[in-house]
Amino acid sequence: MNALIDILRKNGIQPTPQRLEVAKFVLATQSHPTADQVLKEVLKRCPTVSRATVYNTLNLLVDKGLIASRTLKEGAVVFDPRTQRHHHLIDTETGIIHDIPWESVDVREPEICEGFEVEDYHVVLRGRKK
Amino acid sequence: MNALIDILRKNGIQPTPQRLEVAKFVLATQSHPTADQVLKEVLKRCPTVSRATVYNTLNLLVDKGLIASRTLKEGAVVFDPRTQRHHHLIDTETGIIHDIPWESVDVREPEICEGFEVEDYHVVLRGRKK
DNA sequence: CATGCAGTCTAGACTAGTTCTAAACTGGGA
DNA sequence: TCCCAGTTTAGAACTAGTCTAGACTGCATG
Ligand SMILES: [Mn+2]
Ligand SMILES: [Mn+2]
Ligand SMILES: [Zn+2]
Ligand SMILES: [Zn+2]
Repeated sequence: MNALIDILRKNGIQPTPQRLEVAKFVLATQSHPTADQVLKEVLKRCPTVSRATVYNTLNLLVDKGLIASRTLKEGAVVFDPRTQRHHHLIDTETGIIHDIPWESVDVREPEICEGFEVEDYHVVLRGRKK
Repeated sequence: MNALIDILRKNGIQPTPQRLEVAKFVLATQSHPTADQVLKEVLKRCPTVSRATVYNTLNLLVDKGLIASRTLKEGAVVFDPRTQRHHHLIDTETGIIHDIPWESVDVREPEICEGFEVEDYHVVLRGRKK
């Protein structure tokens, strides 16, 4: 927990109890939760936290680069503590979003997109459990 | 216009004036419009069309496979008349979504995602005009 | 021509994700 | 103790999208 306080302080985020609960959950999760899922989780330990604070904290963590927000799901942004480059596989049955290591997929020469300078790219896969 | 009527009929869609206006625009567009952008466009030629009809028609066209709906933009689904496989490049300055031909990006061995059978994939690139 | 009917269209209500607002709270300095 | 900047809160507001209930359309039948 003190390590978490240090992380927030180092990134210019004043560590309040509410922010610590949000960060503790979203930085450790293995899934890609929506803001609402983060709220539900944080409410278990901090029953008075407001939706606005959860949104504010998530956006703050995104702005500081501690998490990423991704548009992989229809209807709601999802948050992702893995900010290193990786791909995503969406289970077409459950909707669960899985992380795929960067090296698992080999993308060649994506820079050749006429007239554009490519800054970033990632692969979105769809599939189901074998 | 008669060709359009035939396309709708062949796909089991009764061609009404409202549906024809929606289809005429969305099947011919070079962009990736949101439902609201389609509504604004159709209102120019069919000033009494309702939002419900535009949504219903777009969903009908998606269900019949004539267009695709894509989650590439935060906050709203976009529609795409190009249903063949291709990639997308999002201009980070303007937000405009460009189509990238399938052959322009070479993705190798994406099937190797442990435990999953990959049904489909595409690359999402971000960049800006050179 | 009159009636009926299935399918369609419309306005507006409703839901859900997200942001905004304004007031209350908090916790270190003067 | 008082102040003040920063934070939190409840709820309003906004927006994308769906749903509902009634009106409309146009063909089929008597
Ligand atoms: Mn933001
Ligand atoms: Mn749909
Ligand atoms: Zn991820
Ligand atoms: Zn496209």
